Amino acid sequence: PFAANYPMANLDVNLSDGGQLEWTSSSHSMRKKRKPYTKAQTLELEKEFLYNTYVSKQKRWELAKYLHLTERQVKIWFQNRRMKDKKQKQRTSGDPSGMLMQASL
Amino acid sequence: AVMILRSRFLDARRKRRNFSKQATEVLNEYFYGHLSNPYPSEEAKEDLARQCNITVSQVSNWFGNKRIRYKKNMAKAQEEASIYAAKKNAHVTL
DNA sequence: GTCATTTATCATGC
DNA sequence: GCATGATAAATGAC
Repeated sequence: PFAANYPMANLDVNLSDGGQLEWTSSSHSMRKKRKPYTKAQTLELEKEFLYNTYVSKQKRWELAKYLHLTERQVKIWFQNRRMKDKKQKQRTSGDPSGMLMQASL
Repeated sequence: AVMILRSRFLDARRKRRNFSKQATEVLNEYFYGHLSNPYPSEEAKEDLARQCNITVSQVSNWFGNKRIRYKKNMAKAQEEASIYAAKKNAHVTL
């Protein structure tokens, strides 16, 4: 699944002046800037994640209100958190201590 | 619940080590060799990971960082592009 | 919902 | 002091 329909994917090479590169950028203008959450916010989200890796609509609303986040942000946080969990478990399974560092330097 | 607090200490994450020169070479050759579409398939990622002796996640991280930083600083990137382009052409010529 | 990304930020290497 | 690899928000395809 390597798609050519990602924003930065239409990156075109324009060899005019000894390798000038140009952008036929196609889309999005206003993407929300990434803003790190506070420790307090992350802590509460983590606590809730211990109970449920999936959050109900009701709980999502409560968390959003309490943490001054949007419901969308809460939803996405749990999605990303589940992905993080999965990645960590995959890594731990093949390497218990996490000390597999082969030096090929 | 306790482990969250020590997240800034023995956090298992960011223990960064630079890749080997050879690994970076392989990755750059692929990147500039596929500059029109620098999105390696899963198979290609596994292949690169094996060649570079790193994980596929690390390959994904490298390409993610490379793409964004490439377009953020094209001036310098062009030099690199020229280098690897020349390298590629040299191969074909021979 | 998952998941490959983009982007900014973080943490480290040198 | 920036370069570089990894992670944290945010988007979009499917």
